[in-house]
Amino acid sequence: MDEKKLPTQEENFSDWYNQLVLRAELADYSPVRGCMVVRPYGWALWENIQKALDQRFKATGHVNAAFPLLIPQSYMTKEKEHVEGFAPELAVVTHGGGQELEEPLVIRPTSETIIGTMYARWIQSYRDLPILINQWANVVRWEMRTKLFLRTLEFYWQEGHTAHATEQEAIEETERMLNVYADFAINEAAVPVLPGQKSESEKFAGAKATYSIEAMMKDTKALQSGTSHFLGQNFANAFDIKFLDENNQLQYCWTTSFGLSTRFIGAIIMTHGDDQGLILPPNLAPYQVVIVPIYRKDEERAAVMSVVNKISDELVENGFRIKVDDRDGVTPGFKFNDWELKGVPLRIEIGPKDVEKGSLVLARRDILGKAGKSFIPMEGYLQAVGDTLRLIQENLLAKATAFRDEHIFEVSDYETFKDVVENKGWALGWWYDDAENEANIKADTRATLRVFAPAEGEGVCFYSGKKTKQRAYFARSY
RNA sequence: CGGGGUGUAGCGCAGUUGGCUAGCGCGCUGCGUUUGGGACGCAGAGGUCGGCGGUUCGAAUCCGCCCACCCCGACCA
Repeated sequence: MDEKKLPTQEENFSDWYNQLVLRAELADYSPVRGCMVVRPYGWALWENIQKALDQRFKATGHVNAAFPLLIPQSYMTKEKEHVEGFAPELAVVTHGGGQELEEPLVIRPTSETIIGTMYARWIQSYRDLPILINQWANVVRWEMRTKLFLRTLEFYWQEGHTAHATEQEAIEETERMLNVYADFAINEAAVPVLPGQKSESEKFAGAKATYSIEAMMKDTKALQSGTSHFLGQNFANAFDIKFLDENNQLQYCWTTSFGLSTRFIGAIIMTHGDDQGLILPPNLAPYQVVIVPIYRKDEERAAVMSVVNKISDELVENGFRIKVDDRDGVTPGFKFNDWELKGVPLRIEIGPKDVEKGSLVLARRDILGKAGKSFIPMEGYLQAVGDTLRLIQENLLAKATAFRDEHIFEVSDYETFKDVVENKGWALGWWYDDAENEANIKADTRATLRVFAPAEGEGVCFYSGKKTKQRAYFARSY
């Protein structure tokens, strides 16, 4: 047993994941079961995710606000499906200030109810619409089984909540935000997600329709990585969110909500990571470049560090996120492995030979060993760093997309389907929508309908043999 | 909630047929030599053995109860 090495993905994917999260210092277990501490390195990654998303939210007209953590219990019961869906996983506060509360308060599992209540107060006229608010928050859902980032009792996310005058507008918003998520996932995280609609049984409690982006992890399991809900008038009815239209008619609003959580960090880890550790997409990596100085004697150290300092200053000035690893007492070899574990996309090595020759070494995280190293002259290195980071970003997306496509199989009969979802990856096939059949398949194979797929024409359902116009992806999931 | 497992130094573990001063590896501190793919030597620091109770001359070790965490299944972002 070599303690320096991670378990390989091949021998134990779950163990690989758990150890990697801890050893890369993304997160740690908390004293409370099922909760996690997000460590600075993990939080820095989350902050970059936040920036990329927030920018997109602002660009689509949303504004940020903050709603309270505590929600009167009675609010949760106002929407029938919502309460049924969330009741089992609520944390409830019964005491405050040493006294039992008259009405227990639930810790928000999501904020439709409290925000709906406020919207009812704020919206009177069609002139108040649409209202497009997002909040960055933590929520609590009392889950049975937890796993760092993927499912914890408390997690961090953003939840967008919008209210519209017409059904059409709300549907457009739902689709718009699904596309925002897909764009973010693909272009920032290099996670090639498939966006689509969820089945009836997989949809959000209280929604008319739920859409999600589905990502394939390296063990071929699916991960729901972001969701967008069309809530119809369900919450408007339950919370009395009404407005007067142009014709002085009182109408209920149409609302939506959408969320993406720290779970997405899990998606990044399991989409790109390898046996050496994390591989972070340059667009989101806390450090895009790590500089490792190499020297033996004090004279060498001085010469090397003056070059290191110069280029680190220049890189910062040019907007790169960098780290100089000037730790004493650990060897360069150790540092290489350490930053590979942490997934820094690009490493610059500078030693006495480089100083002498006026060159430096670039080492790509996505191509290990000698193959990923290049020796480049000092002049023009800024260009090379930028270019290489772009190449890495592209390569990560290309590799992940190829992996995903290699593990999706078209199926037309149930035997093949079972073989695919149990041994090979995702199944794609014609599907006659039927909740009972869906449940049977789940009981039989543990695979669930991830999302409906684009479909043209008509085909025969792989399970029921019925004619259908719908196609769907099925897979085992997290 | 069902099944399985584990609690001994920061981490990973040994010790568990009761026995004397509780040990090993990694990590940590100091000094020196090292440094282009996970360095080495010397000297150190660090423990209510998960908790409570019981048996005993004596408990990490035996018994009882409790607690916590991890893994696998039913629910979920």
